[in-house]
Amino acid sequence: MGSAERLRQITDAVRAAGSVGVAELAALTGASEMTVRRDLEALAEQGVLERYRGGARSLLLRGAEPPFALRSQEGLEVKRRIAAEVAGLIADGESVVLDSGTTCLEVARALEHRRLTVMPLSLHAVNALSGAPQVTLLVPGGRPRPGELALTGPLTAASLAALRFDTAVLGCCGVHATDGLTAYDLDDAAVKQAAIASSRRVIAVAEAAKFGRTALAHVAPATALHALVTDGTAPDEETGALTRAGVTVRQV
Amino acid sequence: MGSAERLRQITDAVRAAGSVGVAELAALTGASEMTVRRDLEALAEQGVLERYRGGARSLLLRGAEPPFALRSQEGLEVKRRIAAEVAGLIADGESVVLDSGTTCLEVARALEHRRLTVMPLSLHAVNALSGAPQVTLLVPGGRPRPGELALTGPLTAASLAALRFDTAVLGCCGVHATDGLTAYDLDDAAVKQAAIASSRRVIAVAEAAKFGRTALAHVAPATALHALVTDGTAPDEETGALTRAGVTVRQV
DNA sequence: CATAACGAACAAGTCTGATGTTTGAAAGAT
DNA sequence: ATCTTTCAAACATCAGACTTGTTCGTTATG
Repeated sequence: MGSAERLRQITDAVRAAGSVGVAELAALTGASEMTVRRDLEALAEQGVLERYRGGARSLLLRGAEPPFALRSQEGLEVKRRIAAEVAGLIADGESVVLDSGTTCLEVARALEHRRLTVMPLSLHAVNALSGAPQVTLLVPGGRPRPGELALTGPLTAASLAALRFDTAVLGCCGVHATDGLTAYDLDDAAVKQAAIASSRRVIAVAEAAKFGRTALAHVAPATALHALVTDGTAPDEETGALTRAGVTVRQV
Repeated sequence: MGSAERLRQITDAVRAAGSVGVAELAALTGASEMTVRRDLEALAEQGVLERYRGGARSLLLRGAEPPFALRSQEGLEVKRRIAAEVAGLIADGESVVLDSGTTCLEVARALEHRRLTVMPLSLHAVNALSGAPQVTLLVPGGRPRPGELALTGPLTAASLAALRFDTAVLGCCGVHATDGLTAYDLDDAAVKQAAIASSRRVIAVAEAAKFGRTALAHVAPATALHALVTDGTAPDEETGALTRAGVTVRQV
């Protein structure tokens, strides 16, 4: 679809300038004003921006993460490579708790034809696996956050506390040698902690951009990780520090 | 899609005869053999039948219910009317636990734009409501049954036990004045019981065909129901008996 | 009141998914 | 072993859905 590229252009332009007029966006994208209006309406529903008469202004705070629908398309190739590597680290028959986030969604897709027990922490991954006959799927309780569909809250905590897993696959918003794993959302962080507490082995996934970044909510120190899978462009000093902390770092 | 009708024809023919050849089915439906093969493949994946070279044999035991994908298309209009009536019985702001099944899925769709707290017991309904900004969605834990995607098991029981609802909307496989509400699946029945136990008010939905029928698993006596919504073709002696048992019966 | 922006409705173009046909391979029968 | 039937992949075709652009009446704003 050619519309994805246009949506990205509009999102970027609005985020960069704060607010942009419809005519301007039409000129930028080469599409008609009507199409731009429809796009703006769609983005407004996703919570990316706010319409006003004549244009739109960004709702994304600096540092806040863009909505799921956008992130899930970005760097798909890298995420797939990481996901394939993670799938290789998991043995048939294992029980796995799978974190929310776009990278973990790709991991779910990579596990679709494997004989495993999987509890995903996001409804996106649940849906990706609900048609897989080989996978024993467990759904945690909880309240799905809009868009993200990540499950959080006391029901999620209770579901995790009731079970023990061989492996936890965690996504994150930031990885740092001294600050460890961090997340944007406090509730999310609590769920990740519960997942770690219920698992014998912890594998983290993180594209290179996450390295050295620190988000609001602390999840766990780097030493809590057993392995971390990232792409080849991750900075050497960060991966080195993690290796020295006892984490098996895999770059694909 | 016009394929639904053909799938139904094939399912019926195979179920009636036990096993049917591909050529026969092609003649029956008027479609090419290739199309029949593709349909058989799809139905085999749904667990309706089993392929063998030259044809297919039924896997549906007499009395067992057909797969979700088929049931969800049958009698849609009736289900929608029943669902609209149920939606009318629920007040804004209520907390509702919503059973699995195709009729309850229509209820979920009818509640999409209402301001409510809803915990659906099937992933189909969860997905129907996950984009609804007005609805506070709660997901119960559990193991989704393939196809049906109804959540069952200890995690589901625990999720229900932890909460109290204003209203439970229950589907069923059979309603009978003396046998009460019954279900095909034992685990399902246990979940329905837990839903009843956690709710102040119980509304049952049942198309006319469910009346007087009794399935394997007992859920609750008719006296446990506060209201029952059905369509106009339900037999008078059954609805009368329920009314005498203290159930408010609504026919739409 | 005038102007610009909006959105509903329609038309044209595009894309996707379903269906049928062909054909080479595989399974089963003779 | 050979022949026949069935299968499934590949390609062609078609219909319907979706996207986009245009027009035009309506609405908001100065």
